[in-house]
Amino acid sequence: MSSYKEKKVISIGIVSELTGLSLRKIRYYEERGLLSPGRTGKGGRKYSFDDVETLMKIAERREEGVQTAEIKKELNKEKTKQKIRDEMIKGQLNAHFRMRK
Amino acid sequence: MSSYKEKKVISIGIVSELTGLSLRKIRYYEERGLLSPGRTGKGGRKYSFDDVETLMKIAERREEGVQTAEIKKELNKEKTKQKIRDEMIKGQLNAHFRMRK
DNA sequence: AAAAATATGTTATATTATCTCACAACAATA
DNA sequence: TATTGTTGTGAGATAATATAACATATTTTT
Repeated sequence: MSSYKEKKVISIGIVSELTGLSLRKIRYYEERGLLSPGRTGKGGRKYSFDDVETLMKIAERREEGVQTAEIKKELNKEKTKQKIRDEMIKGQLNAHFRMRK
Repeated sequence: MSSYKEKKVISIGIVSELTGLSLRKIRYYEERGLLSPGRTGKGGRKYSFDDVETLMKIAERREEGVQTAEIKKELNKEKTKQKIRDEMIKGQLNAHFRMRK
């Protein structure tokens, strides 16, 4: 089900290196609801590679002057599209196996 | 080239949670040469998902009473096999594109 | 233009995580 | 019995992260 790309295991310092974003920015984008890292028991943030990719998209859009609220909408749209794609694949797989049974 | 599975980004604490192994064990297996995590500038260990998988294999073999020296050999064999597989795939790809050119 | 909101840096203080090293303990082997 | 292998634990030091507050430009709104 959940692949490595989605597993929340990366600490914020590494994410900062990976993306080139400051800790402040990374936390701020979370505050604005553009992503939601997991948390360790004691409160530490944990990110996935998916999160890292999201942050890089955010960085790009920010450089283009787009505000976080707008970026948030864009990300949600993408997420919705991806969800629909996933459903379709699941549907096709189901159909496939129904036929073969 | 290097996929997410190979990227060294996970701290030892998370690896410990993921594998159920104590920090002590994880460091000890490294000392014995069964795996080699990356390092941050300041000396912190960084693991990949591949490393995590390796550690789970190690845990299994240890439960079966196998010593680290033996496990190390086994892992090296696997690594060699994998390398050969990779070479073959690369070779086939090259042949393929030579033909098409 | 004035006021409000955005986005980010910086500083302070506290807590948690990690590092290395050493010593202990026990099991397995030579 | 002496040695080696494996793991736990404790000490002391350093690094990483958390939250919160304040400062400050730069936009956006009113």
